[in-house]
This record gives sequence, structure tokens and C-alpha cells, in this order.
Amino acid sequence: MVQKKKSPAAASSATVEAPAPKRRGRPRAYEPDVALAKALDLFRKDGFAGTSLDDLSAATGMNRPSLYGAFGDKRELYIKTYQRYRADARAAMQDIFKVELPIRKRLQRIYDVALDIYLSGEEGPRGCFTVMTAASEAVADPDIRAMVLEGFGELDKAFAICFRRAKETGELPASADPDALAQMASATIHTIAIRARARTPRKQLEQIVRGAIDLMCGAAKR
Amino acid sequence: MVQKKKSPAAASSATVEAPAPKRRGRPRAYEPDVALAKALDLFRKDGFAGTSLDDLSAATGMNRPSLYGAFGDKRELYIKTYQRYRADARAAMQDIFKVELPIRKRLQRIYDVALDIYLSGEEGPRGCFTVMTAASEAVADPDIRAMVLEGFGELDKAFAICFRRAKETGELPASADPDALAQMASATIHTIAIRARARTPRKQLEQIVRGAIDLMCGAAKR
DNA sequence: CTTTTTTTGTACCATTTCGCAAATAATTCC
DNA sequence: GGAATTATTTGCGAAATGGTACAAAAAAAG
Repeated sequence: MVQKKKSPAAASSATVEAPAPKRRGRPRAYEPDVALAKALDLFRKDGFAGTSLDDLSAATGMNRPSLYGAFGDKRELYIKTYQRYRADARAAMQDIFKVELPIRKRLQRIYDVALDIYLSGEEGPRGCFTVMTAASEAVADPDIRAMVLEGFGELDKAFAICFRRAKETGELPASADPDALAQMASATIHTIAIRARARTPRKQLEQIVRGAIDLMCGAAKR
Repeated sequence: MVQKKKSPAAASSATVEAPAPKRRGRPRAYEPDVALAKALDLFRKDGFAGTSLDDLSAATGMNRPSLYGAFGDKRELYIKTYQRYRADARAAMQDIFKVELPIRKRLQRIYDVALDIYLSGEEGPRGCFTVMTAASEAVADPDIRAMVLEGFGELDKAFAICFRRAKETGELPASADPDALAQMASATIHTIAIRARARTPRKQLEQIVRGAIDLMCGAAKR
């Protein structure tokens, strides 16, 4: 659950600004959520430098001053779209990560979802925002770098939990190193994300995933 | 050995244009090789869209018309730099790939070289051209896509040879799948390339490599 | 109805960007 | 030395780019 616009009865006090029944001035002609989603698509497809404000304006239906007013300048908008992407990806993954399943099935599901995310897109596979554009920006931009590193860390940690659990249930031998396995699991995510972007067919990516799962779990679950 | 400018006695007939002792008109004020290397650095750092012809002009010392005359338009130049990058990387790797060593040592060396390549750079780690910018362009540009896919294939194949060899020497069990192992080895390359770009410290990357090698070779060489 | 508040729409600005044309310079061939 | 050839230099120009100023529009509040 990322953030919706309306909830029937919102009583919390803090930053929840959504249910405001009456705003003061002229109403917005756009929905920030969908506009941000459109911007995300563009940045993900063309990268930061490759996406112009005109492109963004056209895609969101907002003209440039509105864009600016709503999200700040180009870099701020980029960062907001990236935050949104990560929130969405995290949400999509979280459900699957927390389902208790045999380790192989669990990994299989995770990679299925990842492939869905990476391969979707009207004009070709969109790939992974982090891997495709954010990592590039990370060299020069400390804020983006922090987010990217955090993303890597979260993924590693989530996988590590899975493997630790599998050790507890005896699916993996006591000698297995959950952290090392987790990094290989992340590496598998990264490699399919990159290859997807170059239009490697899904079948082939699934085959890579199978090989990786066999390698990570094979020694034990054979 | 990629291509140098002068060799004392070049007698081959084909495309080897280097030793031409007398060119017809005004001599070039630049060396194509070093200019291309400068351009490569820029593209690798800032990507295709993020690098302007003015940047390239400043870095190479050639003004725009010269650039244009020597390498064609921006896209052609980009492609030429990428070809150069891959030729260099291939050359750097080839020596190491072909040295016969115990599989672990061999992998260790390969990853060492990879890390050297990815972490070098004055203004921060340069990462891998393929992973950082070329893969992004690959969605929309068929020519670049072909090169990128070829690159992935070459890497997979090179690793597969290593693993096959290790099976022959008995370092890996007969049950090992060289192609699957090779894809994991490539995945490890990819993950360190991406993480390097986000300034993950070398120590940490080396630790990932260690874990990966243990996983890939562990079952056998223990 | 008027005022206040917030957003939109139009237009504009300074700069950058890519590409090229025309003139100039340096070198070889005759 | 002159013609031919190849590179460089200067400068132009049309389009795109990021950003903003300002007036008009749409709603609530008084």
C-alpha cells in the first residue's frame, strides 16, 4: 500500500493530507499519482538526461509550470519518481517475500514477479529503474546514490531472510552462508534486469533463473 | 592487442591502414586512438544523452567539425567508442581467460581484472559501459542491442569454457552444468559492475566475488 | 458579489545542442 | 612554385532545453 487519494474515514493527524474535503483554490486538473506514474515511465525508458521537460509535460498532460509547481525541478521530479518506483517494487515484492513457501518455490515466485516488472512496457521491456538509470546517476549524485545503495541493501537483506529461514527448516544445510547466497540471488536479479533490457527473450531469462536456483539450493534440496 | 598507430614493418594487405607513411593532405592534429579513448570516458561517465558534442569536443581537443569528419555523428561516435571499449575489455580478459589455472584461481583473476576496470576513473568508478549505458540504449537501437547481446554471449561462452575445462580436470564434478555456472559467473560480473557504479567499496565487492566463487566451485573443490 | 487562494495557460528568456557551410591552413604530388 | 588534397577554424542557424513571469481561470470564504 503506497498511498491512495481517498480513504472513507481518515482520522490520523500527521501527514495524511489525502481526505481533505475542501481545498482552497482552483482544483488540480491532474492526479499527482498518475502523473508521477507517467513521469516514471519516461525516466525509466529514456533516463534522466534523455527525458526532456517537454516529454514529461506531454506525457503527464501537465504543462511545465504545473509540473514545476507540483514536483519541483527536473531532478526533484526524477527523485520522486524513483521513490515511487521503489515503493511500488517493494510493495509488489513484500507480499511474495513474506509468504512461507519451500525455498525453491519462494525464489521461483520472486523471480517471476521480477520478470513481470522488467519485461512489461509498451515500447519494449522497461528494465529496472535502479539498474538502468539510477545506478548511473549514483556516481555523481549523493542523494540518488544513497537510495540506490539502500535498494541493494534491502534486496540483499530480504533474500538473506529467505535463506536463513530455509536453514531453519532444514532445506539448506547448516554450512550454507545465507548472506553469500543472498548476494547471488541479488546478482541473479541484476543480470536478468540488464539482459531483459536488451530484449533477451523471457524463456531464456527463466532458464537463467532455473540455473541460479539449482545452484543456490541444489546442494541441499536435491 | 587492439590496434596501434605504428608498427615498424606492416606488410599485411587488408584493412591495416596504420603504417601509411605518407598521407595526402594536411596532417591530423589529433590521434584518433586517444581521441576515441577520451570520448569513451565521457560516454561511459555520462551516457549517450548526457554527453554533448561540446563536451566531447573539449575532451578530445577536436572541434566539432573535425569530430564529425573523423567519426561521423554522435550516434556513430558512440557506437565506435563502444566497439573500442569491447575490444579493449576483450583483450584484457582474453589473456586471463586463456591462462590455464585451477578454476578458483582463474576466476579470482578474472574478477580482479573486472574490478580494476570498473573501479578505475578519476571522478568516481566508471562502471561497465555495457551495463551502464549501452544496455539502456539497447531497447531502442537495434545495432547497439546486437552488440550488447553479443557481449553477453561472449562473456557467457568464455566462462563456460573455464567450467568445462574444470570438469575435464576433475575440479568440478561430472554433474556440474557449465552453462548454468557460466551464467552465474556473468551475473556476478554484472552485479559488481552495477554496485561499483554506486560506489560500493572494493572490499565489499571482493567479498561478493569470494562468495560467488565458493558457491560455484565449492561443491567440488572443497 | 467581492476577495482570497490555488492552479492553469501563454508566452518568453537565456542557454545549450547538433549539425553544417565556407574560409583558411598544412601537407603531398607534379 | 602551383594544383590537389586533407584538416582545422570560425561562425552560423534552427531547434530544443530548463526554467520562469504574468495574466487568466476556477474554486472557497467572507
